[in-house]
Amino acid sequence: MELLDSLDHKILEILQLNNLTSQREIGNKIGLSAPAVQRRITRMRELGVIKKDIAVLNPEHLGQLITIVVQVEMEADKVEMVTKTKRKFEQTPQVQQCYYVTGEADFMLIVVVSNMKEYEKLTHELFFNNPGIQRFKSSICMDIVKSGLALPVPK
Amino acid sequence: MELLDSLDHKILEILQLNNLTSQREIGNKIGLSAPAVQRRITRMRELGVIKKDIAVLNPEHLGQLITIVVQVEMEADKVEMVTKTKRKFEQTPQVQQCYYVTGEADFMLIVVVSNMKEYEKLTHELFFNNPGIQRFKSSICMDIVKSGLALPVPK
DNA sequence: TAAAATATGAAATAAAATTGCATAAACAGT
DNA sequence: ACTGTTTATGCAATTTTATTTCATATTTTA
Repeated sequence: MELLDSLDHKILEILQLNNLTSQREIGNKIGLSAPAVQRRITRMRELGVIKKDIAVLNPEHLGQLITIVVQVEMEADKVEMVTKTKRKFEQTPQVQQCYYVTGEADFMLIVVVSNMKEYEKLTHELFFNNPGIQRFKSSICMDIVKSGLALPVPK
Repeated sequence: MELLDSLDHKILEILQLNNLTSQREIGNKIGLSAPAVQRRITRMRELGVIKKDIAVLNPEHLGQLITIVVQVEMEADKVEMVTKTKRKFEQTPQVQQCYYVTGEADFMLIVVVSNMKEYEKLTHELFFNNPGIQRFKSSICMDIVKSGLALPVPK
């Protein structure tokens, strides 16, 4: 059984805002006992509904980090090339996020580096060294207006 | 005192991967007692170095969610307009992320909606209703190759 | 060098998570 | 409708974890 009911949804809603909320407190809010909450959470972790639990850091406290949005165009979308490129992006720690998208660009990347030298080096590794990539466009981020991973949870 | 030392960095490194790691375990890895770890974590929360603690959900388990990367161009960047627009994007729950960037586009948004109807409505609210916005380009996400918020932590 | 501020570990305490168990609710097959 | 089965629940007990206290050590400041 894979389905989530409305209580599960309420739990997810709470945890994606603050996963340090105690089971007792969650239980109070949604009308369940702490153990019941705990079993549901465990189950959702096993199902993969909850992918991970993380602390979100403030980039402003970690030196002068540079965030860059990169649009990447591939030559002709050969499936193999795309797969390989995806894997490369995945494995690169500076690539915080990678979306494979429709439209002019094929990939949208969010990249975080410590300085421009590092970015230049990275472009060689990721783009110039990849014959499948036609061009890429870098937009420097001046302000991270909003940053999160929260998803809409069914009511 | 605001500075972080190398032990703090190690703690951050661990917590941004898994913030459910126990203090004892963190202590073992970095050579501190559990209480020492706990005090450092508390301090970093107070300083805002740790912004929040969240569960990351798997979009594939929450219905057919649609992720869209949107490039937004403003008319002439009037400061007021930009500020107001930022605030609007911030407050919109479907806008998961918003970057104010250099280059052709002024904003890059990551938007998550439940269906296209919702997106159409959202474009009216966010873009057509905003006279400061010249045009916007939507790229539908076919694959979220990588998704995270981990930052490079000084060694 | 003395005084003050800061960080630490060990031990004690408090809080939270987890497990065991009996019960109730939902379900499937007859 | 009846019965056996599965599944979810709450309570109480247990275990683990987080937090506080306190004495000591280390660093900083005057």
